[in-house]
Amino acid sequence: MTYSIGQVAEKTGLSTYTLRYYDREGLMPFVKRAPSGRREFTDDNLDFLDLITCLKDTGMQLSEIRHFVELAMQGDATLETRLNIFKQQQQAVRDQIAQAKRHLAKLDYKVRFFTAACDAGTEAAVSGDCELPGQPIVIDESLRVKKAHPA
Amino acid sequence: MTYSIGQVAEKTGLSTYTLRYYDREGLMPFVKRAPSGRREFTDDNLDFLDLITCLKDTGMQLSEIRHFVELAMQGDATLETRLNIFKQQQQAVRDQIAQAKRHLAKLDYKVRFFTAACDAGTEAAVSGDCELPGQPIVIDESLRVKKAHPA
DNA sequence: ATAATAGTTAGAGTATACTCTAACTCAAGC
DNA sequence: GCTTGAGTTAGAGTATACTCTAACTATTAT
Repeated sequence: MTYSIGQVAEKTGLSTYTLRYYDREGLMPFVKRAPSGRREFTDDNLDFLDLITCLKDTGMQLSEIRHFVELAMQGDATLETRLNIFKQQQQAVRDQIAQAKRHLAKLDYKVRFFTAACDAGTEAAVSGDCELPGQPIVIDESLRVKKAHPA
Repeated sequence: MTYSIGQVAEKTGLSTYTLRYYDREGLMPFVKRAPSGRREFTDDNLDFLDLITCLKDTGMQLSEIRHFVELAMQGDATLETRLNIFKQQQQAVRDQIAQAKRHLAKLDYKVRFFTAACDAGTEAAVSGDCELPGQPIVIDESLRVKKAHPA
């Protein structure tokens, strides 16, 4: 069973433009062609494309992915190199998650701060301009410009 | 106490080019100038720049950040809008973390798979072409091309 | 057989975010 | 006072990843 480029576009969410672009950039040398020249994607090809998408989404550049694909095409001689690439990317994603969590803590703080500010009607009444996410948020009632808890 | 653009570049890791570019793009209308025309960054400015960096690093485009900055310059009238922006971005980051974790699971599987393949000396000996991250990895000893555990 | 649909290529165009150059000005140290 | 280093602007150039157009061909449905 094989898939046309349009079917692959539907399955993956990538546009046919993008799929052809990836092919031109050497990211899919494994995709075979029908005698007419049309691409015929196999299930294995889709799995590999899924891996390519994983690498791209985790920040690897297309040029690096092409390099990885070239190594994969060379077979078992490049097993260690590919293992090391995966280890590197694994660490990169761990770092990305750690940073995203720090960013999330900051955003959590901002949501708490602006919730209080909306409640008070003004930023001026809310304590803690400071960016420490753990900071408790306090409203200075004397600066409130909006009736408290207008239930 | 104020900082020159060069000092801010050092502190933040952004280049002076980038800082001036951000200014031109309307991301820092709050930065005051000396009579000579030089930018003078305050500590508050640095805090705001840090927030801009947080939004940018979590995937917000410069055009959206400019919009946010414009709202911030308008004061308390835009409190709710800004709260909603933070809530949206908060959810976006949660989604990003969830996706990164799925990608990490796939990479973890790849590391296990290629560790086994390196051990066996060939991909062919390793079970599970499939991409299920939970899949146990097994080496078919009859296909091994490398002596087992050459301690 | 023919029309509609979906594929092909080469190459141009776009979006985003920088990154650098040129020409100039300002501030500080000798 | 003059050099050095760092700042200023406008505008050009670059990198990356698409995204689309044009001209053409192949497949499918009627």
